Amino acid sequence: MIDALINKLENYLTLSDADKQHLTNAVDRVEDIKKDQDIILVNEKPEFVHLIIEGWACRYKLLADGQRAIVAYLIPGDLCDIHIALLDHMDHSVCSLTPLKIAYLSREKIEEMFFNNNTLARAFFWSALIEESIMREWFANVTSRPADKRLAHMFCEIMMRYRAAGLTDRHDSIHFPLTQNELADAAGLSVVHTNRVLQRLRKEGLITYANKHLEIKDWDRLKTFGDFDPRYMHLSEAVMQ
Amino acid sequence: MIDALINKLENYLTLSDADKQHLTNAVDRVEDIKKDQDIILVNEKPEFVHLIIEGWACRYKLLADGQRAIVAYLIPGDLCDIHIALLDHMDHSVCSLTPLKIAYLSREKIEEMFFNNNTLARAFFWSALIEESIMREWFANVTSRPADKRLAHMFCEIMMRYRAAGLTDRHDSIHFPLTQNELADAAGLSVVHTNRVLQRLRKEGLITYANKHLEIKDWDRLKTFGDFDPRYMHLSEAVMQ
DNA sequence: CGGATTATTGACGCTTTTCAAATGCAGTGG
DNA sequence: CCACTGCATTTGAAAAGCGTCAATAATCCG
Repeated sequence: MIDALINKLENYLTLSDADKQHLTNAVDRVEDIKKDQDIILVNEKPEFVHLIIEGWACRYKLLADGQRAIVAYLIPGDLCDIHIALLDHMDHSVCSLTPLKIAYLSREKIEEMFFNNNTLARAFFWSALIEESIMREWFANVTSRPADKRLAHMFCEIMMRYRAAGLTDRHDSIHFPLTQNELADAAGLSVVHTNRVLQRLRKEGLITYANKHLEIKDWDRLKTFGDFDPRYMHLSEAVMQ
Repeated sequence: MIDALINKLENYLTLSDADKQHLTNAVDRVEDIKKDQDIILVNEKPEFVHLIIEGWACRYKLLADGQRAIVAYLIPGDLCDIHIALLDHMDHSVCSLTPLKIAYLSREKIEEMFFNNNTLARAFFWSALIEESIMREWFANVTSRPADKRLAHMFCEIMMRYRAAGLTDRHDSIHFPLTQNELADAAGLSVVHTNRVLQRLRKEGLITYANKHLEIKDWDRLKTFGDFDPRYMHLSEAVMQ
């Protein structure tokens, strides 16, 4: 059930059966969440740590003028809010982008693992550092690359993260349930422009993207075009090729 | 010597004298670095963890087209690369923006503290989470706000970070050694436009900024204008007001 | 089938970039 | 002290990229 999380962490280190059992034991329950529901709201301190088992979610911030900035996508294996093991409030919200299966992890058990199990402490810290690294790359991506390369880069990243979590073993075709609007809010673009750029990427033969399905027609060209170097994700060689 | 780091961490928790001593003992040596020198290069795994004692540095990424994206500013009290306690290579570089005093912390001692001292483990993790939170805010800032508000927001943040590290007790005037070019590379703007926007902010009576010195003429107005809400930095009430 | 999202298109305007040149300023050496 | 040099700031003009508005087509879902 928490396979995706384990797969992701094992990009970095090997977990013993006991470690995996500890993680599994931290699961209090699993719940189904509908699409477009807030799982965690900014300024809250949730009781449980949420782990995505199935579906997509996003971290987002609401700005003064009411617009939504999506600052991260969350896919199976991603923890929504380990932050609150230490911080006393969330600095952003998390919302489902599809129907979700979510595991509720006991905060106390997470803390206990963090302080009493060096391997898992490493794993949690690693996971936070990776998220930070991804944020840096997203930042560089939006500040420095034009819209077409920017989207290309985002597609490449998602593909790698799918592989890292063991959700696909290919790098050319995945379930991709985002609307163009949700893509635009993360890329810092308007929907209209996002739409036009997507059409260009399609016409160039780089991708197809329809019916909640993304297909990368030419991985190498897309990678080069989007200036994508997966090393910032610190994954295992096997995943990165 | 490591006061700024301690001040920063004590926004979050109280360190015992023993904790402070441990941190101090981790310092192998302090070195002077010239301006515009790379302290850590991407893909390296530095031997020591670097702590800024004096001066400014920046995290940056070099992109395919040769342009530099500054993804973070580092000021006294900031650790440049705890990452490498866990990760096997840097995903970005760090460069001095002014002459620097840098403390070299032993990686082994940091790791030992992380695994054997719950308070310091918390503190390091907290520090990483804050950096991540700041990255999220930077991301939302550049994707969602126009150039003038974007710069206003950045000024507000730096002011708060100065206060958090005990480098000033005011919120209206600091040493600010960045060139407009270095500001532009972080804001995702061209120098030309940065310059024009700065002139507008000056004309509006919000700031003055010359001779490596930033003065905020009207903190409340600047805050409102830049849509700045310091809660994402998770600092103590005293610092945030 | 009907209502509601989502995707697409066109026209227009504004923010920001780029290019190119000018001005100002600090440090250096004679 | 002044001329020279190199860097940082400022200015102008034109073009590009992207956003906004508004309307239409396509698709989804009950």
